[in-house]
Amino acid sequence: MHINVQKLFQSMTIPSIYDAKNVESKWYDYWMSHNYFHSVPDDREPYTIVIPPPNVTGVLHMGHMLNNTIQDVLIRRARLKGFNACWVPGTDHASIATEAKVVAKLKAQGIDKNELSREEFIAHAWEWTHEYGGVILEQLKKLGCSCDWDRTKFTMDDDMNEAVIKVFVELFNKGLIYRGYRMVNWDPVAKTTLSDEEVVHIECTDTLYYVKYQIEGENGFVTIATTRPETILGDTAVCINPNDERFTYLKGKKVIVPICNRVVPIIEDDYVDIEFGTGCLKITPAHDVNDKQIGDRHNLEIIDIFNEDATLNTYGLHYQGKDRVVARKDIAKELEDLGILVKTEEITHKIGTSERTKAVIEPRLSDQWFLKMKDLVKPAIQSVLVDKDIKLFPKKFENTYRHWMENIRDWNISRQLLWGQQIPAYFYGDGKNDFVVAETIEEALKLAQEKTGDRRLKTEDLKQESDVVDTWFSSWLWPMSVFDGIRNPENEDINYYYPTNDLVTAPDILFFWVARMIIAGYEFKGKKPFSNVYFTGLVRDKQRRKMSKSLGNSPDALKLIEEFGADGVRVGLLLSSAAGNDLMFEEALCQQGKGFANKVWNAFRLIKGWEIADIEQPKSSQIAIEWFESKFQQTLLELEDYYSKYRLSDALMTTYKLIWDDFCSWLLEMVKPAYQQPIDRKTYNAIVTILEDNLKILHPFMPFLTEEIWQHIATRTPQEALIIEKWPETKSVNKDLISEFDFAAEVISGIRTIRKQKNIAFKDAIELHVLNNEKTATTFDVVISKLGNISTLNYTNEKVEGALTFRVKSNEYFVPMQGSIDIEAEIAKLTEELNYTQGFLKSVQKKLSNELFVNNAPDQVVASEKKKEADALSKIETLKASLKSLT
RNA sequence: GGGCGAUUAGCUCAGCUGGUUCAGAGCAUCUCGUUUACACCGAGAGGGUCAGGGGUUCGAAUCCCUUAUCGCCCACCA
Repeated sequence: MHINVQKLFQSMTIPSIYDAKNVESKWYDYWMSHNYFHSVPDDREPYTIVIPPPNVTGVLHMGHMLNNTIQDVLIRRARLKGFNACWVPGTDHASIATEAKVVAKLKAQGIDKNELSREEFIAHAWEWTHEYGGVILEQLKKLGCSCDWDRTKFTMDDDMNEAVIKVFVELFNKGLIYRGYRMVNWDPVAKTTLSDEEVVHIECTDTLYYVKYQIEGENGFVTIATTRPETILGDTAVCINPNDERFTYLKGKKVIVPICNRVVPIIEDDYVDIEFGTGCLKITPAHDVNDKQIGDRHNLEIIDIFNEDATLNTYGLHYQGKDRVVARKDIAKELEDLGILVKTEEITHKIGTSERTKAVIEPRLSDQWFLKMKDLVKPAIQSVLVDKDIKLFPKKFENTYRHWMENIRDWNISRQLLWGQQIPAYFYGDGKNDFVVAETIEEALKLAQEKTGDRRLKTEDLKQESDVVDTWFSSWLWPMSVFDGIRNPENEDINYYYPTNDLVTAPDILFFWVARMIIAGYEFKGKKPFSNVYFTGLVRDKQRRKMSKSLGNSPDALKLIEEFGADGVRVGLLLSSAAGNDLMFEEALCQQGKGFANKVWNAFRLIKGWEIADIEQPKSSQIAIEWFESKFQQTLLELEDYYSKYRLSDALMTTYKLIWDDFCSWLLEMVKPAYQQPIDRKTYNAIVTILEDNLKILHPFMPFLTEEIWQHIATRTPQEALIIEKWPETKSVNKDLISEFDFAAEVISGIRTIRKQKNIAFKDAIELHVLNNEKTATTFDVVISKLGNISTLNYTNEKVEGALTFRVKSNEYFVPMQGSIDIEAEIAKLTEELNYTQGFLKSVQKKLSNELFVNNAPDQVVASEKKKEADALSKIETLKASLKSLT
């Protein structure tokens, strides 16, 4: 009675349903208040991760959840393994994205960006950043991320800006940054240039217009094909292939460009594809990269017909002010009216669009700042592809990396935006080269005075370049700049934490970010920025669609945490993500994670509910614990292997099975005392230790649940919190014990099957007789007796009549039954097994009688085949004998 | 147009340099179960010519060729 009251009491205080919600905020606060996430250099070996900084304007989506769960798993495990773990969080100013949002917000307030001064706009942008900037980081806390929040950085912090400027000046002085008039990618929506990487080519169908151009001084025409009739107004030549015999007669002639009636030459260039279109190409050097190249070769005039928002300028004549797309249709109409539109065709081709604004990119000539990449790239190629100093996971990305690196072009780093680091170039005159580059305006003045020899120049005479640098020109310094390693190259932090260990990111920013960080690391620090890069997959929905805001198929991250607990969501995400593969996200997996949390919780409740007594330890408990300890050690080795390959999904599944199957289903059942009986102290202590070890290896995946149970097990001081515990020690594995257990488990399973078939309740004990052909170890007999509820376990030399039988390997087991044994069924069962074994034997013997096999196969393989043969032979004998006894 | 990768149970995926991990795991399905932690549970079961075809080999999910389908990356063909 006393025990019952106690149990009732306990079941009231420790509910059978694990309550994630209250537990999670409690422990996060606890961890924060005890500064466990904070790292300072010390004697330990560091383990460092820098977060891929999410956009300040962003909110947590499934990609972030996956990414940051993985980082947290790695960092928590490193912490348990005794490393000085440091995970640096932060956000990216994301110039285009943020500027677009600020512009939109201002517009909604009736404010036009162009009416604002630079300073005013930037003040608005900061206001925005402060209002929304912290959101995503707060969300990461809900996920359980153990970032060193004291180190939180933003790519536009003062020190980060200074690093960017310093690096810019340095590269300029080395001659690696230059200003050039080039054909660049123009985003007419964001009204800025973009790097080649920011242009996404998408396939679309367009109309190909065939247009006749009159030959000057003749009645004849040449027909060209174009998808962009509006650019006719910028045509400065028509081009043919010199080897195209159809057009020999055109050589040296001129044509009249329709609508604007400009007379332009017919030129010859090998570039023209004789097969495509009409074989005649109109040349618009201002609006096409190829045309520009051809134009350069032939000294053609360049006529830019667009304004910066891709509406037509004065060259557009009566189309001036119209958008290029509108003008295209209108011009096509005019050409048709003029009777010179021969025909139109549908074609599918790829067009460049802006990664951010989705606008169709306009090739445009302008003065921009470029970074020479050819030489910078060399150490980055060597390191990843030759020395393997940095490893990419999965390895297949090495190919992609190689291709990009080897075909690298100069990086357009200037953006016509306000939100970002303003380029430190100062113009003192109107000439193209009338500028100097310096970290401060004072230095710039000095340089300008030296350059011009004009001592009267004042700072007011200097005008700073209005462009800012590409966002990625700040993030490529991230692993260094977060430790102030650019401004103070020898400070304690950078020397201790750099190079960082692992980088976890998505493959779509391999070029934008990862490759460039590697380049920067070698250029500015002479060292790699990290040792391993783990590329996660994309999070997709069940229909394999990429999860995105626009599709509305991305679940609300915080709602998921609310519903399944952060631990549940973490498990759900990791269960579905094999390293590097895309993952199909399903809520059901979070449910599985939540269920697992509850399972572990209840295992803890069971143990906590036991009454301890100073009684003798049962043999079965002793052996069960020995077995589990070996099993645990084996698992520890597997985990080590999986972690080293970033196979976190496998690491989690291995842990999951160890805890659910081996710990809960087997070990706890094996040591569980009889109803209302106490447990012996020795077993209890061992089980608690085992539970603690399980919590340690589970902690990286489910930090909240494990800390909660850990703190329930005993009263712990802050120095004893699970988060900073020691990873279990590695000891030797007793493989024999594990295989003996596996055998015993099969026996138990056989007993359960018979019980089930014959409807024998577990509480009714049965006898088990063993015909021990296998000469198996009897270590686990006590366990078999307990889990099978066996009254007598008896070894025998002969078959037992009137019993149900089963076999494990060549051992025969008999469960005597009063009452009817279905002889027919037994015979059928035995016959089937006999047939199968005979067939198996035949195939083995066939192999062994093949001389080529015996001669060529390794001895080990032949020996194993012979063993199979012997086993099969003996099994057939026992089966035959059994059959005989029945008939 | 170039390159890379994939195709294994209903679903998501493991399966290293060919043979004792060789056809596996989790989920889902089905059957049975009110045993004193947990029904967010337990015990069991079914389910695959390893995409198709060819080759190498004593032996192929694994290596080679080929076809098909699907992804991804890169590229200036109007």
